[in-house]
Amino acid sequence: MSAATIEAAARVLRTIPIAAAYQPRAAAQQAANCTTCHLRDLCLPCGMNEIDTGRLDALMFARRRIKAGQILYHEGDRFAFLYAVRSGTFKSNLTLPDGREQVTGFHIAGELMGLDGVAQGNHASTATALEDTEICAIPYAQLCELAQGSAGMQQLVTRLMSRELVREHSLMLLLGSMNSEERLAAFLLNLSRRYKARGYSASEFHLRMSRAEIGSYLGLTLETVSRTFSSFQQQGLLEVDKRHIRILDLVAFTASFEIRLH
Amino acid sequence: MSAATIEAAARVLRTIPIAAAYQPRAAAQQAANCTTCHLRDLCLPCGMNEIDTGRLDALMFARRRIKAGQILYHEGDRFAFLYAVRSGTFKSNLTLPDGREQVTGFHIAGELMGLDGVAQGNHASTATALEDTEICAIPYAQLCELAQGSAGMQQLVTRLMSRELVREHSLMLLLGSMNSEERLAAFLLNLSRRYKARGYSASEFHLRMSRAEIGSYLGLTLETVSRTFSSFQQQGLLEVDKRHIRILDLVAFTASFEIRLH
DNA sequence: CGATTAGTTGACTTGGATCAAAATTCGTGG
DNA sequence: CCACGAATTTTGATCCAAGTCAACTAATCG
Repeated sequence: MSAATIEAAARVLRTIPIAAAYQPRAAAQQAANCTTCHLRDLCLPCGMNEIDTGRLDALMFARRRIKAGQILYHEGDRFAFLYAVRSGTFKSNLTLPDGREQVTGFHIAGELMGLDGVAQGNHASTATALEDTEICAIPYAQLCELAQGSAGMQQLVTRLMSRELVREHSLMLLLGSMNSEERLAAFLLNLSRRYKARGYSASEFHLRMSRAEIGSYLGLTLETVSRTFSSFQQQGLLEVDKRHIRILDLVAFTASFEIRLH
Repeated sequence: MSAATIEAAARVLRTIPIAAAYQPRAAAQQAANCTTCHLRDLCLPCGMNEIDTGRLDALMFARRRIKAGQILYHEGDRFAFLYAVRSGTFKSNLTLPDGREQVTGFHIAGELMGLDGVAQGNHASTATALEDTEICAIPYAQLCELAQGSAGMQQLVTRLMSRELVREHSLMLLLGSMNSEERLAAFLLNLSRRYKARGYSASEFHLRMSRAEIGSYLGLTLETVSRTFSSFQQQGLLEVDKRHIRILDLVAFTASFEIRLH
């Protein structure tokens, strides 16, 4: 098969209507397998026994590639799937009637998206890929059926949601009572911890989001984010080269912002 | 029985250790009954069929009175119960290491508290009564057992959590991208809607929380809250008498802040 | 290689914070 | 039931952190 043929095939795959891509037949071609997934200890099956994880495999989650800038689901879309990030980064955001946007979260490999859709049966936020990504689509109804048979499985979604609640609480604390330096530091330290848990460097990483997106998430303007980065650099805390960040002394940086916090 | 005797008995009841108050024996004395509760369409059994609601009754939720200023649970306390507010008002809050507080929510009759404890098995926030209150203590483990037998019941907690997620999203939007007038207006309109759903006036109500607590919740200082109330009054939008609030033209007030929003 | 987008930096403005003081309400013990 | 001290609320004066506006640079891409 020539390179041109592969390219053409890829193009066809990309243009499959969403509904079709979720059909068992299409899914079977590249179904996700939790048991062998390198993210299994971070993702949905985290803390689950082998039997339950095997049951998840039986659901044959469809895998899908979402290219940079594309939208996985819109606020208001019918909710039917939870999405697990396999690779890449997403943002979630809300829109006010007048057009103002608020980024409510960033999601990296092993994290779940879409839990806010359970309440009303419609997605409550919009999810956009910030780079080329791959996701698993988890059919929520089938997940609930599985939960009927297993107490461990049943607690799973509940616990994931509660974790999300705790995460949002801390973001409220950030938005409600921290200054700009604290906000940016908290953001970087949070990312650092998540990268570390995935085996990446905790002190050096590449941001996948723009200054404007960071600003929206932190309740700041993009100019303030940029200035705060510069200030951290001048204070000798960070090395900033565009979106490439290096925390010079992670221990000191953490300590400084965990204890001080004003 | 003399008044003094009653008073003495009440004092004894108040000093029963928490663990004892949760014993089935103690609970039986004043067990809650969802089927006949006037809050059943707002609270836990909302949307549930009669059979499932009956199953809830079988759990015999203990009822407890919490006096103004007392704490129902502390951040870090072992999580074992969800709490439904029967009457009165609670606040939830987080504390930063340096003592700064952030109020994360207010809870009135029919609302659930404690969902953020599911994630770690410990409460992630502190719940304090803002007036004399009454709650139902819902044993979480038993609720999960019930859920094993009923799909509807199983979805219940999940949906309640998701609703909470949506609520927190909108609070993030508020904290991240609204000015002080919009924040206070959004707060009042939200309270108004919740009172209305409970059969109270949507345009006239009594605030149970201080200016400082409102400020913490909205990410403002108490002085700014006070000034914004005064400003709304001067603009002819509200009548404010201490904690008693009257929205003069609810339709106009709603429209003005739903459309404008800046 | 222009044209668009992202990021930085500077100058200036401002909304809400801070500090301070007075007015009002509340709680408690005598 | 009253009085006194503590807590809450309002209002004014001042300040400053972050927003706004603007100019410029650097990277990205048809």
